[in-house]
Amino acid sequence: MITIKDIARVAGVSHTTVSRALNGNPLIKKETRDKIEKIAAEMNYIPNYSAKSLVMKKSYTIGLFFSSIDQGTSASFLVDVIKGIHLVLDENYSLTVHGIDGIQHFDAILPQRFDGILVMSQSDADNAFIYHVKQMGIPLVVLNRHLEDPGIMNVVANDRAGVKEAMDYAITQGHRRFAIIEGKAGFKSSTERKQGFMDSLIAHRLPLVPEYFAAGDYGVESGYAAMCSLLALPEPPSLVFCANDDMAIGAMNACYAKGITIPSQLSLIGFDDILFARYTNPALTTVHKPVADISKLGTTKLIELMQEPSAVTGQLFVKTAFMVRQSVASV
Amino acid sequence: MITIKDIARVAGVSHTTVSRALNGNPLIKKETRDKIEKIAAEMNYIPNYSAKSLVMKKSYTIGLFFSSIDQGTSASFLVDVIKGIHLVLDENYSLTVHGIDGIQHFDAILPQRFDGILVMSQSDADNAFIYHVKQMGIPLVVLNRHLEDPGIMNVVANDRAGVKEAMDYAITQGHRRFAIIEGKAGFKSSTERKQGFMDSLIAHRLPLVPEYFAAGDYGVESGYAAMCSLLALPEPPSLVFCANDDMAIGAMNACYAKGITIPSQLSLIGFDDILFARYTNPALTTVHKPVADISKLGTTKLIELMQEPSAVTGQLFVKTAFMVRQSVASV
DNA sequence: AATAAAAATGCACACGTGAAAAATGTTTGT
DNA sequence: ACAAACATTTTTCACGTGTGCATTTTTATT
Repeated sequence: MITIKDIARVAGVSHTTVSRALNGNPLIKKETRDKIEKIAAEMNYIPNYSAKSLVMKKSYTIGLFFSSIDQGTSASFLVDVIKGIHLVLDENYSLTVHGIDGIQHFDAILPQRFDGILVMSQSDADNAFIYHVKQMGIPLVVLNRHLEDPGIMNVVANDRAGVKEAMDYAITQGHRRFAIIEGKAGFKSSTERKQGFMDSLIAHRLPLVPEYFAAGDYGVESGYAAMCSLLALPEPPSLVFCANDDMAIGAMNACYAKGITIPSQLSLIGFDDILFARYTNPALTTVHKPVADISKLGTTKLIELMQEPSAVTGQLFVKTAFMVRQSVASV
Repeated sequence: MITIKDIARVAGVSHTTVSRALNGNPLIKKETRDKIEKIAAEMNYIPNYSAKSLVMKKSYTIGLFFSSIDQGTSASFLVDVIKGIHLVLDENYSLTVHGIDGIQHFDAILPQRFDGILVMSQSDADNAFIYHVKQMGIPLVVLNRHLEDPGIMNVVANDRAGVKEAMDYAITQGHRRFAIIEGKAGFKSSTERKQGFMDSLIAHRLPLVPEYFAAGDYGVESGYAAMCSLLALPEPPSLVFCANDDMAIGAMNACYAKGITIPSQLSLIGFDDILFARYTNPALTTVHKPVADISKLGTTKLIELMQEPSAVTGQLFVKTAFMVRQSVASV
């Protein structure tokens, strides 16, 4: 492996000069710099990041930590997240990936090890981890899950506006009786999506019918159960908004079991736009959660925080996209 | 941050002794070692891996590279892969994750940067990368895709046996007219799965009907198209094996469109057991690809290769699991 | 008790890099 | 012509760790 000292010998200068030339230090004369850069390229020089890390007290590593409650939604998004990050991340940083639940002791989460940390969070069980990171003073961005703390940089989708957009569309399609299968109680995202649902109804002066609010927990089974109870009502809704696609799939199965045809007898809207939303029968109309955008913006912000630790933090919202497919009929 | 020199000062020994004690060097007297270990624990010492890397010429990093043709299957498996790896991987190694297609130039793929590399391969387009890694002399294990080269450690599922098991089951359920929708031409996995299909038919002395071999390319659309052509036959099959779940989903949609009910009018078997196989309508009977097991075994082998670069390489097969759900009827 | 052998520890250096301080060369001002 | 200011480069050291070899301490043998 060749080092700056090797280059120095060939160029007839000291290794310090080489170091400066290669790092864009203005102290070096232009022609010297050019000569050194040429030699470095010819000799195929690649810096030793261990040595760099040691002296610069930087790790050139950023960590991505994801929570995976069960095999839940975050799983299928992970590839998009990683791709999004790599699009933005400087070439000479490397990205290490960990499951939060796989961490034995937080002791190894040190500023020395990570120049920055991204948390792709699903659950408030991640808070212990998040506050450990914050307390260690490691630049931190939390993705995907809405946090209350204004001291932590937080990038999330604008769920509320996204749901409202979808509902507004449903109303233009002639629907009037709307039900919702809600997300897990206590999750910020559940509240936000429910709010978007209500925003639209209220804006259109439609009634909020208590029987049309069904509980769910983001699991497929809960969508199935909730749909069964909705269908058992004397006057069932004409459209059901499910707070995520998993529950929408459960709800679809319930309809299938009861002999209800979608969308002719009942319309359905989901949230997330998971990979298989387009392959359900019929294809699911849903609100796309912009995972790649969230990751890119989050990474950008993380880089800012790394350069300027006192940069302002707070919530940042990314727009959702409404995906019209086949599960909503016009009536 | 505290260093071995700090510990040395407190313990009243040289930093050399501390280094040896903490690394299990037998030159150190037991009581000295105990004392040093105690002090190190009390002072909350954590080794500086940059310095370690520099002097040991190791990176303490292993790289996971995955190919993602489109948003394909590998995507949803990634979490399982990462978890599988972490189960086996030593705590003081970190795992960096990259998309192969995101690599600009192979120059940065150096022994200096990676102590070992795992490739989660989907396509033979990865070969250029794989051979670069091999040529650099970096310990390497290729997962998921069957390679011919005996010089490369390769861990894959035993697709052929897995498909045969599924087909044997279908035969016990009374089926006699079997069709297959094949995988992408030229892929080793396509051939293997087709072989398993034929193995079973031949073992049971059932005829191989040329019209029942339909071409596919692992994409959802190709499953749809293939199923349409099968349904158009004068005597359609009673069961269709799809070389992966994506195509099975496409095939299901085709049946739905033609008014064919699964499984009463036609049975279906898939391969992979993707996350949503259990949420199709009806739930898809399929062959589970043991991604976590492949990852664990692959990582174990990689560690062996890292310790003993001359260790024997070759193919290693992991057993699949047959998942009986609702898409196969007994006739 | 003397001496050899063995066990335990310390010294000095190396790894590749970057930075402060020092040295050298170059230009400008009077 | 000489000093002062400036531009460029080199010298020296530091970062935290591991290792060959020298040195000291302990143990065993006579």
